[in-house]
Amino acid sequence: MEKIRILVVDDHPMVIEGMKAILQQISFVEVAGTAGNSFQALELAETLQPHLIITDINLPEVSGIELTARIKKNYPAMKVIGMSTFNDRSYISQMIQSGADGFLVKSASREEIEQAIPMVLDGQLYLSVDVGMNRTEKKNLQHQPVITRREKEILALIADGLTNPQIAEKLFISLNTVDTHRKNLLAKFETNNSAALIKLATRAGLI
Amino acid sequence: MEKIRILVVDDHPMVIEGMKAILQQISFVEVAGTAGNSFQALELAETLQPHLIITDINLPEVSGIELTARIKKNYPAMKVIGMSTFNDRSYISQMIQSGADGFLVKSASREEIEQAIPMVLDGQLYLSVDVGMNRTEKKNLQHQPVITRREKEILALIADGLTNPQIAEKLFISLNTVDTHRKNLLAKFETNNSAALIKLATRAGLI
DNA sequence: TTAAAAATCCCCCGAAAGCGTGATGTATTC
DNA sequence: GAATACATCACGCTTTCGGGGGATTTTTAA
Repeated sequence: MEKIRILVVDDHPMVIEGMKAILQQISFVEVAGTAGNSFQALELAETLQPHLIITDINLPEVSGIELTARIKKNYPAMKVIGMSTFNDRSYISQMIQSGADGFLVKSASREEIEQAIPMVLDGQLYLSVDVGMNRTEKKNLQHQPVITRREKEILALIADGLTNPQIAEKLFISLNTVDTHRKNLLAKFETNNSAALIKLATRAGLI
Repeated sequence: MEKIRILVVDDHPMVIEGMKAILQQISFVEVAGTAGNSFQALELAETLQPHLIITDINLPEVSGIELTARIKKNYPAMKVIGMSTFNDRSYISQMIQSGADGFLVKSASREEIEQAIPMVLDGQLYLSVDVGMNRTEKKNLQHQPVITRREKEILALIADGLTNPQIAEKLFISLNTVDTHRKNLLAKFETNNSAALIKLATRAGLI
């Protein structure tokens, strides 16, 4: 069986080396290449066509979140696992929003990484054990709707207590448009009023 | 000037001893007594009438949160500082809800404790530096409204997306009553719609 | 036992939210 | 050049919310 080809992205050489060392201990994977920034990563993704990309979230200039979004747009089949020193929920949420398939803390063990890779390749969402979420929470993350920029903007204004007319005035758009966006938000979160919407969105780290 | 008399409450003897040792290094305070549980603490609060109580949050049987609430009810002038290993926001919020005047992580230094005591005695809210909140957040905590049990219950249902009629049915009470509670919540949080209410309440750790 | 706090209930009314359905312009991507 | 996703706008209709009152009954604490 073909080995899983992985591209590792991180701006710290030490992390790259560490990850390489760990991956080399896993029989069914192969480090296809490494990159120190998002531009390099995008190039290598093109030329190497790896099965999986493991990338730091905090990259200079173009963040790992942005990188993930671009990767997913260009190569939807390619899997992406985000990595960070902190298990910050909002980071995780943002990664999921961008289409990431998993999240690892940098302190993750070889065993954990070995477990994460097949899961992600299989289409499941992997979250580092350190993240400390129960299954329900993880499921919620998986079913977390992806919202557009405009929707996010309006979501924040709703959370601030603005009414539709007020939002319309503030954004120089029609009341009807605001209403449509609000409706789309309610539909995406499968709720039927703003109170529940704000609760879910807050929990998802979107506010 | 009279020394500040302090009652220390914790179920771990080691913590008691450690806190005592630290407090003894501070010139303007005096350890009036120590307690290993809430019952003992309440008795000593009565007999010793300390100016300040420093209590663990995680006490067996009756928690530090509950203890704080009772102390504040019986002796509103007595100050209470909560203590915990973790700087968990929801714990802090609950302590504030119960009327606590400050919060310390157990890893707090002598300097920090020395700073916290006069502040709290002065009527200010002290939060351990480790809590990592900016001033705005701390202010919000101070102005966090205290809500009743019933209000909290209804708040949760609103956050779940239930409408007033649905809540009324669920709790076997009149629609008007639910409406009144909702209005009181809106008034307490100084908002004018449920979306903002849920945002603030979530941020306050009430949901 | 008595006063205060919490929970309960009631009504009116206008504004906002929520639901359905459809349509157009415009980037961006394939 | 076609398809897709996004943002924009429209309208009618029903329900719910939010603001303004006021009132009574439990519970709880002093």
